Amino acid sequence: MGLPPIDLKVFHDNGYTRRQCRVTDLWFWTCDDNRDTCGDTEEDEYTFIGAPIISGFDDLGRDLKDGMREAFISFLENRGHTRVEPYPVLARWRDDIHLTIASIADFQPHVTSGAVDPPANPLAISQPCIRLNDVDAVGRSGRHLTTFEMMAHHVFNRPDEGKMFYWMEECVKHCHDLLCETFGIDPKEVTYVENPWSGGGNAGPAVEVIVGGLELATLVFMNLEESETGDVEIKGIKYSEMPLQIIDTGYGLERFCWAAAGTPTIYEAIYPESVAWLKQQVGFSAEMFDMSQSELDSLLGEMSRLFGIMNIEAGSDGDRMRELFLTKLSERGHSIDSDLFASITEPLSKIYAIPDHMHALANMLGDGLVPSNSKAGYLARMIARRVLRMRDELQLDVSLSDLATHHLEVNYSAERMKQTQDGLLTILRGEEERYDEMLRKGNQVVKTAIKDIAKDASELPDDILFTINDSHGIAPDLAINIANDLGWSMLTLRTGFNAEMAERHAAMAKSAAKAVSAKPLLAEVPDLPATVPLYYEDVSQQNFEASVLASIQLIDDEVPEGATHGIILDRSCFYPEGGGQEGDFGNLSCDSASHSIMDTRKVGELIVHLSTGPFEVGDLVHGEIDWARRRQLMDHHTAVHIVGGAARRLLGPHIYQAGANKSVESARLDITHHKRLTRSDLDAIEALANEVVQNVSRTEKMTLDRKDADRKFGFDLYQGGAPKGSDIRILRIADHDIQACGGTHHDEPGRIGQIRIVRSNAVQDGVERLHIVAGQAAMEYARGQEAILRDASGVFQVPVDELPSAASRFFNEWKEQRKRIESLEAEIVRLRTSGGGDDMAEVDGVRVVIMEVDGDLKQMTKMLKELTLDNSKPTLAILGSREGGGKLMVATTENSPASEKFNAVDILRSISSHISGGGGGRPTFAQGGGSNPDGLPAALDAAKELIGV
RNA sequence: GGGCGCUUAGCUCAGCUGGAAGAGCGCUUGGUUUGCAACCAAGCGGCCGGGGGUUCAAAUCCCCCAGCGUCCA
Repeated sequence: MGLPPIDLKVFHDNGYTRRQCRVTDLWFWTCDDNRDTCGDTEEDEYTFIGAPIISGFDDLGRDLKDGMREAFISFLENRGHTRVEPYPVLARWRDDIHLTIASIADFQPHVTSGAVDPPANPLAISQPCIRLNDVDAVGRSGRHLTTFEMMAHHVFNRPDEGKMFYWMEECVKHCHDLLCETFGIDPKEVTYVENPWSGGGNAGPAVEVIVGGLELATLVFMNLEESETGDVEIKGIKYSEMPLQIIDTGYGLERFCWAAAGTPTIYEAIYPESVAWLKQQVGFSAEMFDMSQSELDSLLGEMSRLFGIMNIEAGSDGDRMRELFLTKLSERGHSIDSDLFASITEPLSKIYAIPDHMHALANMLGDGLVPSNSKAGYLARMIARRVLRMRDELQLDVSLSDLATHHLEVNYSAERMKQTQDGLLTILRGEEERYDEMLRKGNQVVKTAIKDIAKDASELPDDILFTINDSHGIAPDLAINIANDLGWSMLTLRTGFNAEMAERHAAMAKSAAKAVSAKPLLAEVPDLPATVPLYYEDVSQQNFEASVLASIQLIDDEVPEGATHGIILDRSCFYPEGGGQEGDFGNLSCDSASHSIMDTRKVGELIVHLSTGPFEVGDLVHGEIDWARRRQLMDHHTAVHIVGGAARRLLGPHIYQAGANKSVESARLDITHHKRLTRSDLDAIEALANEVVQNVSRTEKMTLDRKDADRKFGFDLYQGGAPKGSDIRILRIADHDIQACGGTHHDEPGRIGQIRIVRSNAVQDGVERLHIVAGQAAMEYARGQEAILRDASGVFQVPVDELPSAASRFFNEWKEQRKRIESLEAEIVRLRTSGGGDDMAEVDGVRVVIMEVDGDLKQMTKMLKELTLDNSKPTLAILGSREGGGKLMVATTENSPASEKFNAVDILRSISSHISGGGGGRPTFAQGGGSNPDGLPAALDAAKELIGV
C-alpha cells in the first residue's frame, strides 16, 4: 500500500480542504474555494510579479537576504529551535558529493544514520548550497540559480528511545504561521501539495508549499527505509518504518526574497545592483529595441509571468518552447517576432546568469577551493568559463577579477570567506589567463581541423566538433563561430547538437562506470569483538602480550610474499595500514610457534596480522613490532602534518590536503594550490617545517565526539578524508596544524630530527605533490644524493661544485663536435668524388658515384645530399655501408637528366638481394637494408654492371 | 576516477596514409633607405619530451614514463 493521506489539524483549523489537482492529479490543501489546481501547474501564473506577496521587506539584494534569513531563523528560535551556523559549500566531510546541495547534506551520513547526535535538536539553519544540474537554465527561466541558501528546520526523532520532538502536525503549523503571520501572506495564496519523497534508500510523506504559483518550501518527513519486507510502496519500491525519523525542510531564501520584492525575475530581487550595472555596461535599454521604456517593462513583466508557467529546464526543446512562448505572448498583446525575442532574451539571460555564477564562484573559492581540471575544482573552473564566455558574447570589457570585485562589494558578506579577497582575485586572474590561452589555441585547432573542409560546407562532421570540444574545450557553437570568422561562412550548428553531445557523454560515463570492488582479505570475517588498539595509548610501546582469537587462511593475492595466515588478537600494538600510513611489521611468538608479521591491515574493527604461519586459537602470544620501521613511519607521518601546516601558513588558506602516503623510504603529501611550486617555495616550506620540529615541544592528542570536534575545530579537521564513526581522534601540533588523524605520531616533534622536501610535482591541475623525507630517511636520502654527485664528478674528473659547468661544457662540445663530424663527412665525400677516381664515372652526361662508405642511414643521407642536391651537376649516387646488416642508398638529382634516366627504387630493388634485404622510397631517393653485410661489394658491383660503368 | 588530445628551431606552430626535418615571427650579416618602419638576399639556430619495441628505415606505428591541456563523473 502507499502512504495514507496527510490530514492535519492545522489544515482544518485554518479552513483548508483537501482536493485533487485538475492538471497534475496530485492531492492538495487549499482555503480558496475557487481553486482547482495545486498552484504549481502550467495554468498557475506567478501572482506576485509587480505585487509583492510577502510584506514587511523594502530592501533588495544582500540586505533583503539578510533580513529574510534573520526573520526566518529568529521565528524558529522563538519556537524552540537552536540556531546552527551554516556549513561550508564544499562538502569535505562527505566522500560521495563535492558540494553541499541541501541543508540536510550537512548531517549526512553520520547524523541521518543515527551514529552521531545532531549539533542541536530541533535546529534552524540557512545553508548556502550549490547545484549545477540546471546550470543551463540559469538566467533563462527567471528562477533558476546555481547557488542559493536553503533555510531549514530539522528534527531528528527517536520514538523508540522516547525522543519525539515534533512531527507533521507541528512542522506544518510552524510553516503556516511563518508564512501567514510573520510574512503576512494571504492564506488563499498558499497551497500544500501532497507529494511523497524518496531517494537514496529512504522515503517518506512530503508536502510542497506553493505560494503565488511558486514553490517556496518543501517539508519532508523521512521515516521510511528501503526494505524487501516493507509494507509501504512508493514508486514501485518497498519501504518500512525506521527507528530514526527525520524532518527535512527546505525554504528557498532567494524565492522568499523574490516573493517579497515582486521583481520580474529572481535575479533582480537578489542581485539588483549587478543586473543594473551589467545592463548599463552592455547598453541594454529600450532604445536598443525601438521601444519606449514602458513598452519594454510591460513586455518583460509579461514574459516573467509566462516564465512561471513555462517549464524551462535543461534539455527541453528550445525551438518548440520559443514558439509556444511567442504564441502566448501575442495572446497577451505583445506580438514580437522570434528575432526580436532573441535579441532581448539572449543578452538578458547572460546579464542575469553572471551575478549568479559569480556568487557561486565566491562561495566555492571563498571556502578555499582551488580550480582544477578534475573533481570539485573542475566545477569552479566550469563556472568561471561560463562567465567568461557570456562576458565575451556580451562584448563586455571587464575582467573576471573585476566582476568578482564588484560582486563581493555589492552582493557578498566577506566574513563568510576563508580565502582572502586577494587570494580569490589572484585565482580568478589565473583562470582568465587559462581561458584566453584556451581560446587562442582553440582558434588554431579549429583552423587545422577544418582546412580540408569545403569553404561552402553547411555542416561540420560530428567527430570534429566532438573532438574539439572534448580535447580542447571549445564548445561546438564557439567552434562554428570561429570557423565562420575564418571564412567558412555557410557553416551552422545543427539544432539539438549540444543535447546529442550530452547524451554521448552520458553514454561514455555509463560504460566507464564499472565498479572495482576491493578483493576481501579473508574468506570469512569472523564475528569477534573489536581488537583493542594499544598504539594510541603509548606510541612507543614495542612489545605486548595477547591471546589469539582467530587464525585464518589468507585468500587475497595482494598479500606480501610468504604471508599465509591472518591472525586476530584481543589486543595489539601493531598499527594497521590506514590514513596513508603503512602497516607495521614484526613478530608474534608463543611456546610452540614463532612467525613473522609481514603486514598489518584492518578489516572492520579487527586488526589482522599477516603472519607467515598459523597459531592456535587460545594461544597466548608475545608480540614485538619492527621498531625501526614504525619509528620511521611515525617520523614521516608527523612530518607530513608539519609540512602541511607550513604550506598553509606560507601559501594561503586554500592549502588543503588532497591525499597522502607514508612509507619507510619517503612520504608524499598532496596539497591544493593554484600555481606550480618553485624550488624557493619548497625551501621556505622546508625551513618553516624544521623550525616547528625544533620549537614545538609536544604534540597534543585528543579524542572528541564528532559534534564537539566539528564545533571546536571546524571542517578543516577532515583533510585526510571523511572519517567514519562518532569518535574523532585529533592531532594538534601547537597552532600549526590540527587534523583528525588515526595514525601514530610522535609525542615530541623534535624526535623527527629533520625534514627535507625533496621535490614536488603536479598530480593534477591544482594539486601539487610534495615528496618528503624525514628522520633517518632524510639522512639516507642525503647520503644517496651525495653518492650520485660523487659518481658524476668522478666521470667528469672535476670537483663536485664544478659539475654543472662541466656538464654544460661537455654537452656543448658534444653538440659542436657532432656538427663538425657531419661537415667533415661531407668533406670526405666531396674529396672522394671530385678527383675522378674509381668511385666516379660519367654516363651520358650524368655523373655516377658508386662507393662504399662508413655510417648509418642518417649519415649516408648527408653524403647523398652533398652529392645530388647540386642542380648543375646531375648525379646518380649509390652508396653502401656495412653497418647494421648492410645499408644501401640510391639517389638522383631531382629535375635533371639523372632523375629522368634513372629510377632509384628500381636500382635499389635490383641490387639489394646481394645483402639479403629490401627497401623502397621515392624514384629519386631510395634506401634499404639487409642482413648480409658481406654481400655489399657484390651489390655495388651489380650496380656498376647495371649502369654500365 | 575515466575518456580524449598535445609535447618538433628562442617564440607560435605545420609535417604524423613510415622513406632527404619545415613555415611565420625573432636573431646575425649584407642590400635598399637621409634615418626609421617596410622590403629583398643570405645565414645561424633542432637528443622531433624521455625510455623501450616493430621495421631495411620511426618526428610519423605500438607500449611505458614525465610534463601540459581538455571534457566528463
